[in-house]
Order: sequence, then C-alpha cells, then structure tokens
Amino acid sequence: MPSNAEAAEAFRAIADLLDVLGERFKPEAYRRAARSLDALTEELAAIGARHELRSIPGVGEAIEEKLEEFLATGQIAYLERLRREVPPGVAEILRLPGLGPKTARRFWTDLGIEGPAELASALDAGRLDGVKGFGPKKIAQIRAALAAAGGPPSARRPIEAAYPVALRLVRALREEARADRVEIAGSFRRGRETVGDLDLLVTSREPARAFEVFSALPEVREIRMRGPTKETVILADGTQVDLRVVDPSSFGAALQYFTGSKEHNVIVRTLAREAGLRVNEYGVFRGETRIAGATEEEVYAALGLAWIPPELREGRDEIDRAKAGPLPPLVGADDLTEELHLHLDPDGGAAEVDRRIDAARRRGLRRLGVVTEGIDDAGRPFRLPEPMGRRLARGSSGPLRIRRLVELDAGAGAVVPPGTDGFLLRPSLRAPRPTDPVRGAPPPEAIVHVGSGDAAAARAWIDYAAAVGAAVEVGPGPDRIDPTWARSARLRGVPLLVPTGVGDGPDDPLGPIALAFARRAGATPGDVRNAGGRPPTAP
DNA sequence: GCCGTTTTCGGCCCGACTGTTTTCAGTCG
Repeated sequence: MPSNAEAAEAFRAIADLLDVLGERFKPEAYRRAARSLDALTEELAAIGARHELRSIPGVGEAIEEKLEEFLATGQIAYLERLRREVPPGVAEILRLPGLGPKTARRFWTDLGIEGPAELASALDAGRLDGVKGFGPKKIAQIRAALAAAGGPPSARRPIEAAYPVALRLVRALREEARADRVEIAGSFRRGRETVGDLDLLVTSREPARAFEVFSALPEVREIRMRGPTKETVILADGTQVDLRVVDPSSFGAALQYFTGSKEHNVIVRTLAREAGLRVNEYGVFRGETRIAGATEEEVYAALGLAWIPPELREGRDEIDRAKAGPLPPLVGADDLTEELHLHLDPDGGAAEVDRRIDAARRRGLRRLGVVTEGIDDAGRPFRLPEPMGRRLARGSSGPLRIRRLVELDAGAGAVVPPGTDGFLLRPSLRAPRPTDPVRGAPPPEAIVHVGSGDAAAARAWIDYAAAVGAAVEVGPGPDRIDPTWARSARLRGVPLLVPTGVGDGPDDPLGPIALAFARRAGATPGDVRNAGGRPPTAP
C-alpha cells in the first residue's frame, strides 16, 4: 500500500514536469495537494476507503481520481505519460539552484539540451555564449550549480540537529551584532520535525552591522545573495540561512509572514481580501493606510482573529477556530511541574545528583522522577550506584519530591521491585507485544521509547496506553513519538509525557523540542501527564 | 487543477534579489 509520502512525491514529480511543459497553474495545484498529503494525520488508504479523498484541501475531481489509481495500482498513468514526454534529465536541470522551469524548457526546446551532462558539454563548447539572457555571470552561476550538483543534496534535517546551530546564530546576532530583537521564523518556529532552511528575523538600528557580523561568522561557507534588507548564506554543513532586517513597526507582520506555513498564510490573506484589507510582510493595510504590523497579536486582531500559536499554523482548521475566539492555551514550559523520565549519569556521583536537583528546584518542579533501576537509555540493565541513590533519597525538601522510578522491558516478564514509586514501560527490545504483562504491577505511568518509525508498533502501543491509562512520551529522536502520533494519541484520550530536559545543557534540544512537539499535537496542560494532567487509572 | 458571502467562470500572494537588461524576466521563498 503506497504511503502518503510516496503519493506526495508522485504529485511533486507531476508538478515539476508540468512546469517544464509551461503549464501556468496546474503545477501549483499539484504541489498544494502534495503538501496537504504531507500534513495528513491519517493514512491515505484509510481516507480512500471511506471515499473522503475530496475532503483533503487541494484535492478535487482530477486529483481524487489519480489518488484512487495510485492506491489501487501504485502508479499514476498521467505521471508515466509525462515522464515519456519529457526527458528525465530536463527535470534534473530544474533542480539546479538558480535554474527554473523557463530556463530548463529553453535549454531543451531551443538548444536540444536534455540533461545536466549535455548542459556541461554545451557550456564547454561555448554554445551558450551570446545567447540572449546568458551573460558571463549567469554562465558562471550555471557552472557552479553543475559542480555542486555532485555533492550532497541539501535535504531537510531533523529539527534537533538544527537546534544548536540556530541558537549559536541567534546568540551571535544578539551579542556581537547588537540586534534588538532576534527571532527564528519558518518551520523551526512551528516546531516541525524537520527543517529545510533557517529564517532569521532581526530589528536593528545598525542593519549594516548585522549583515557584516552575520557574513563573517565562522559557520558561514558562502554568501549566496545580499541586498539592503535580506541576505542568504550557506553554512559549512550545507544549511541555508536567510537573514532579514525589518523595521520594528513591521516586526509582527514580518514574523507572521515568514513563520508560515504557506497554507496558513494563503488562508490569512484570503480572509483579509474578503474584508477589503491587504496583508504582506510589512503589515495589514486598508488602502494605503497601515492598520497593524508591530506585533503578531495586532496583525491577527486586525483580521478579526485571536492570536494563533505558531505550532498550529498549518492551514487546517486553526483559522476557523481563531475566528470564534481565543484558542485553548497550549501546554507551556511553566506548566510542566514534573519530570517523569530522568536518567542520571551513573559515573556522575553526588555532583550529578545535586546538579539535577538544583536545576529542578530552580525550575520550580514539584516532582523529579529519576530512573533508579531497570534499563538505561542504551538498553542495558541498569541500577543507580548506591551512594547516588542515598543522596537522591535525601533530596526531597521544600516543594520538591524525589521519586524513584523503574524502567522495564515489556517482554522480559519483569517484576516491579518494592520500594520504587512508579514504573515506566518500554517496548521489548526483541518483539514488541503490547499485551506482554508485567507481573504484579499497577499500570505503568508512561510508555517510553516508542518511536514513530514503525507505524504498526506505534499504533499498538497507543492502543495499549489507552487501555491501561498510561501516558506516551513525545519528543525528538527515534525513541519518542512525533507530533503526528502525539496528536493521534491525544485524540484517543492518551496523556502525553513531555520530557523537561531539566539540568541539560543550554544547547540541548530535548526539552524545548519535546515541548514544541506536544504543542504541535494541540496539547493543553490537561493533556499532559507531567503538567498536572490526569493520573494513571486502572483499565 | 482547485475553488467559491466575488460559486460553475475567472481568478490563482507578492516582494526581494539577480542578471541582463535600457524597463524587465526569472527564480526564490
């Protein structure tokens, strides 16, 4: 059965080919459908089985037919036909940076160039010299693009990988460039699991200085373009970063605009047009008069909308909900009053215990759950060294209570040892079987180490959690569930466990990203086990 | 190809930047 991602990929291929053929609006229609498929929280096949494909935004009569064909046969005849019509190399030229559909089409139809290799030899033979529209700089740009094409493609990376880089850039702009405000917009701000490029937005009384400092950062490998308000650079690891300097009076509008998503912004602008207004990155305008722009709140308010958290701006139903009034507040960092899954470094001794307890106090946590035995994060049997355990036992004081937790393998027939305050269950390292019992145990507080990669296992564990009243841990990495699964769990009434990252280093992405994922799943404090959400109950 | 308090036709976001131009086309986000 083809996956949602495979269907989206097929539609993007159709869009590229239609681009080359010079179609005006169809390519965007297919891309829009592809983005909708990526955003689905359900498998396409299930929607198809209910005959509800047309309910997907951007799917009309023609695309519905193609989806049904794809689900039934794994192929789309229309795509196969387009592929026969356009030489495969022409689509490859389209993917070179700086070369778009118009240019790829000209190469193909006017010059008979059907792929990157032919383009390279045409350049060497001087066949582009003197051709209208191809000056020396353009030709150099094409050569550079061809040379870079052999290298690694700049794919989207997991957000947790981009996190430390993004923080470094923000710090440099604040401290060295003395920018007044610095925000990361784009999919990073929306808490997407993967980010393509980074969009940085700053206000500064010295814009030139901001660009100077930014260009000179050691991470910057190449300056791709630079104008008076915008600069694009490529970092050493291939990440593209856009820096924009905006006026404080339009900072909110710019932040709204560059946070996206694209689908969200299209709906926002359509709404504005219906109200006789115009929205761009400088503000909300009635005629030539700007009526909002300094903050996001006033931009949304000018359109009759409550402010919408970035994590929800995906063009689903968030705008309809914001018309009706303020959205229920999503879980925030201050709502997390407990940590339920902390592993200490067993070699850290008393200092490690004290450091984590101090951090928990400073953060105002009421309960700190430390795994004292069971299985460590690498999957090995684990028991906290006795001196650390004793020090931990003396840690409860004031409003902070220390809890001793045990982490068990579901398949091991494990027994919950006496003297512990609760337990966490993780899928068996061998064969995940959600029905595997843990002898003599109350329901686990949470299921941890459930990844999103194996859909069948994730679904089975969410079912199990629903049956016994356990929470499921959300967060980055292959051992936690992603926002899509977290949303599905939440809608089934399964509470989420959100790691706090208490005591982690300042660049450690675990806490902030886990929180963003929970928010992306639409979780309010009541949906989160360690934010005072409902406690475990027997089945 | 999709969509509709501008619904069955006629729109479809729009501004920044680059390169090659002498006023603009193409690409990108």
